[in-house]
Amino acid sequence: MTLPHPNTDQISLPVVLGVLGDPTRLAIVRYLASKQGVPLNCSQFLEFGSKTNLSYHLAKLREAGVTRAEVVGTNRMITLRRADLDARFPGLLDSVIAAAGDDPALPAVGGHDLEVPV
Amino acid sequence: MTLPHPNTDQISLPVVLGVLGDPTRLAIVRYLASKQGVPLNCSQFLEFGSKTNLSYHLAKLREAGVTRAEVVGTNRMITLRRADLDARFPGLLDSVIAAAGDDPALPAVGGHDLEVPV
DNA sequence: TCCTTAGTTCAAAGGTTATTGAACAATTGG
DNA sequence: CCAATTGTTCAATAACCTTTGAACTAAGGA
Repeated sequence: MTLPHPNTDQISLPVVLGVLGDPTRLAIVRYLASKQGVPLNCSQFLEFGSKTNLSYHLAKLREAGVTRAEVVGTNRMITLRRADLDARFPGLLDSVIAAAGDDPALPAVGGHDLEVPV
Repeated sequence: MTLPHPNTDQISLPVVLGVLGDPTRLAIVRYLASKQGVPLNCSQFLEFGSKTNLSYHLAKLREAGVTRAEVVGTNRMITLRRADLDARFPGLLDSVIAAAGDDPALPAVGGHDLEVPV
């Protein structure tokens, strides 16, 4: 039971930019980046919207090729497609994340950046 | 007779990304970048859309802070706000332009890159 | 002054997006 | 099996986006 993702070479620049041009999705991406590749399930984004609404935004991100969702039981573990995006659009994701981090108008990323269980 | 532009510190990341997430506007930005800061008037973008439609897209770009439009007679001379964007979002514009340049799905930039009159 | 050129504004049409609650499916644990 | 947990799908709504042609404004040249 896998969900549909575009291949790396199918990721479209305007689509990625359009998808990132939404404050909720930008916050999700920023949060994922702050977690350094640790997979998160949908519930961990509830600060950014309702369950239904997150399902919608996470599908947009996945279909654009920005995130990957892996089905694990009843969970969908979400990660940033960092390597794929860097390969396709070098420097883009880093500059977006850096810019988002400097923007006080965007919702702050909660939690601890590196609280990774050993 | 000046047109409204946001100050550099008023430029919003989600707004800029959203505005660039449209193929026509991305093509306009790419074209401007290829002209290395030489101001262009609206007619020089006619390959990307009708006059009315360009007026719409150019207003979006200007209101987002991506371009600057200076009124010169009946013309509006358009430039990329490269320095302002670089100051606000370092590396973002460069990576977007580089990514757009590699994308064969986007309309090619016509004309000569450096045909600047002396 | 009259005409042309450059762009904007308007209204309308059609399409897409974001958000919501209710209902649904699928897995897991007791 | 039953119940709880996770997340999706659906329908509806309201807002916004893109595109168009017609009408308009403003400046410049003959």
